[in-house]
Amino acid sequence: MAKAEQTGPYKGSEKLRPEEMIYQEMLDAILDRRLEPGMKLVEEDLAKTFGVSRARIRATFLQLAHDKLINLIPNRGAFIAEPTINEAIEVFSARRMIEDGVARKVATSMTPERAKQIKSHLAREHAAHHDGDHRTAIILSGEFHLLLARLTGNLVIEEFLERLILRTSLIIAMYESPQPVDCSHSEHDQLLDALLSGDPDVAAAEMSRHLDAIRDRLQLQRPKPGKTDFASIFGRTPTSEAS
Amino acid sequence: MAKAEQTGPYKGSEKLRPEEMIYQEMLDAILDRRLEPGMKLVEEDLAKTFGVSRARIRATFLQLAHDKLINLIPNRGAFIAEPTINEAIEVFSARRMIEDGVARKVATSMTPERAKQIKSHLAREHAAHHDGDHRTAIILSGEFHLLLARLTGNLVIEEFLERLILRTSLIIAMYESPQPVDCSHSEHDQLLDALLSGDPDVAAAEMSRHLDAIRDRLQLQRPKPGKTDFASIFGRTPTSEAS
DNA sequence: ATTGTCCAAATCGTCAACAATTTTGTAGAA
DNA sequence: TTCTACAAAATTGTTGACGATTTGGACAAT
Repeated sequence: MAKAEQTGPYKGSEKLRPEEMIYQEMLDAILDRRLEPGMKLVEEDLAKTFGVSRARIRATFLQLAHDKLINLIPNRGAFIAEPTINEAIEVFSARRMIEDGVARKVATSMTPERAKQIKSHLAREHAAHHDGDHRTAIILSGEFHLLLARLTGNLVIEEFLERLILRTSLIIAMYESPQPVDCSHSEHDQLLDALLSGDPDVAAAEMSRHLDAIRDRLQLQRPKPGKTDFASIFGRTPTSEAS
Repeated sequence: MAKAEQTGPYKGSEKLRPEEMIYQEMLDAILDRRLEPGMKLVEEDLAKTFGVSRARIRATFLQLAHDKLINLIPNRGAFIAEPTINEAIEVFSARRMIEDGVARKVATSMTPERAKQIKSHLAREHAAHHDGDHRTAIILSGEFHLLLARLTGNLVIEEFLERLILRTSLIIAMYESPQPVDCSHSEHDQLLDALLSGDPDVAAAEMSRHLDAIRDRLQLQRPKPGKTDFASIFGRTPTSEAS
């Protein structure tokens, strides 16, 4: 996941700690859609799965909750987050706000080396799409945006965007339309053209269009009903108060 | 701290949990400069101070570390973060990227009600400055930016900016120039004018100028040495290799 | 058939004790 | 004196157990 290069949150430790590994594994599982919104995460099961103590899992939960990727409900446990429609809209809005800036910076600081990097990534996207490997295609699609963020050289932005992309993954899982028309790979091509033009306004406009397109392909009117999802039907949380 | 209105991360819980309270108290202490970069945070001391168990403190540390407000070093403990020069530059760059967008949105969605809100805040800033209450002035200065973010109605952006402002507080603590020329209150006035103009480009430009001004008032060449900060004094890390 | 109550199982929340590690202090030899 | 080695203290890391809460099912009443 191209994570080996950057320094972790624990200065002074060079080898990956199991704590970080579990966190990363769960992030990957969310991107992969192996963990779907609403799923219950039982502490002891995960502890046994990863061969660590419950306390470790608990610590991981705190991190994930901080990223709003899971919900921690007191005495009930941890559940993969189920972003509301409002939340989804805000995430896309936030992404546009940030990625417009990213596109601007990348467009104005383009080099042959960087163009090559982007093209190489797009090739992988096309390959996955051609092979019908839908899962890999989705992941690569997210990593495309992350790659652009990385090219700005701003780690703060990169990390924030990474979390937003993860939340986007959950949003798509919840609100994707029945027939997934995944045409984002061609949109990424257009985006590359815009970036190569060198015009920041063009690049930003194309980025906005792309993100809006993703959002508009979703069904942000009603959530796909989960198992027994009265909560979403009535638009209130299961333990909501009267009046 | 205007936190009562918004929902916490724990859906279904209405009363503030001690866990959240401790977290908030530490954030306030960081903004307040009562916790300075490099300070060691001993688990048991804090546990006794807040009257909770060590485990609770430990959980709080994880959250703070995730926000990069403290450093967790294995077997060594928790230390208030000491942002590097590079980190500082990236934080300001990220803030500009985001707050440009904020300024644009606020400028184009201005109402008399909102203008009144902003003016009311500026009045408090001026009052604090007039009273020589430097501590409150700094806090209000940060909250000004947070207020603008809140006016965009995007909670995602608001929360992210809140963390960046906290990091900015640490950055200022580390790199502020000896004679603190705090003229940001007048800059906020200019910012208000720009916002009231209704022109997004004018607003964004003014915001950029303001953030750059804050950054340029710092001494981002060398950090001011902290309490027991021999590393920065001698320009090498404590565990530096010879040769 | 539905509702309501109770009980058992599962799960989470908390704590205190113990182990591991680092830091500090001390003594002894060159 | 200066360095090294070793021991003591302080601090963090981990575990396991226990209490509290929720969940699910059985069962009786309507």
